[in-house]
Amino acid sequence: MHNVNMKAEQLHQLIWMSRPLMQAAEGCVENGLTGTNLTVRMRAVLEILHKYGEQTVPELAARLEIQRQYVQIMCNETLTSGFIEQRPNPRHKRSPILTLTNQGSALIEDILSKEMQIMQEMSEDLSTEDIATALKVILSVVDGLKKRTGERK
Amino acid sequence: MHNVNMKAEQLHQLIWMSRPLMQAAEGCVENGLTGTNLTVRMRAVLEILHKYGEQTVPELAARLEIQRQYVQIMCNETLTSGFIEQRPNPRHKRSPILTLTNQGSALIEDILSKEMQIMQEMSEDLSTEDIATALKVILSVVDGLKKRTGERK
DNA sequence: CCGATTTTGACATTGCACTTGTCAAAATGA
DNA sequence: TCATTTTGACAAGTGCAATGTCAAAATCGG
Repeated sequence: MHNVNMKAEQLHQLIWMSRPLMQAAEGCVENGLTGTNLTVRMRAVLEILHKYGEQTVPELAARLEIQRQYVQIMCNETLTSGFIEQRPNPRHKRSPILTLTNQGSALIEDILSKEMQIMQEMSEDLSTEDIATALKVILSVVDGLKKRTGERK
Repeated sequence: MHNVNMKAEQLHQLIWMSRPLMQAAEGCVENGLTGTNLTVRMRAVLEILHKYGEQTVPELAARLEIQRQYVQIMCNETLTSGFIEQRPNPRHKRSPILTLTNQGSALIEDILSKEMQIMQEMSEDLSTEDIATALKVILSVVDGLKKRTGERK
């Protein structure tokens, strides 16, 4: 019983660290973005393109879970910066496939490798098991919270 | 070596779950706030007042790590709603101490207990140790990220 | 193949959650 | 006592979106 409350309270505390976590993460990432004319969100677009390969705006929007209209704006800006380019889409004439340019590819790889260096430094204090456990818990909590939104209470 | 990279990559993944986590958390909390005229941020003010006791606007701002001007606005709104009230501050004539009214106290206790119920449900899937580990990792990561912002890269 | 529905890009408007800047009164500290 | 800091109030601006609408194009059901 006491145990149950302790778990709940620690979970509560963990969940409310999400904002500081996010702010710290975005602040740190933003640091590595100075001089690139990229925002954190645009960097995320490049990362997805790098990780999952070329795709359309609506696909990107679905993966980022934000409105396609806003992703469209970000992508158009990134297009003018020359980090991504359009390729005709055989499956849809009006919706070109976006793909990284050589310049964009080099940029995102550079950004990611610098970020990974920081990750390695930070992971020195932590065990492999603890990191895996933390990730598992967070995934479970996000899932649980999403399921519990829109119903109950 | 391979181990090191795995750690770094899992940490990267964990960090980028912070946005979904926060959104899920705020969405869920917002659900429990319907009908109260409170925003998630105003709820946070009540929570701090409940947890740490009465204090001034600048103190609240410091704890929330947002600008005092915005906290002021939120508090003024919460004042008109009757959930908090001002008490003369012996240490500072211009800066009254904010304290929960009975109504505000009852409200935040009700909100927190409902949230705790959700926490308990979610914690059923997770062990006490895993939750504690996750919290420890997150605190360490927030700390590490903050330290690494503003320098390097 | 055809008509209805859906998808998509483009554009406009709006809202929220803040930040930044400024001022004057009051408080504090040297 | 006088310079500096703190505070509340107010004004303006910013970044990250959501929302709504339109027309062209694509897809789907029959």
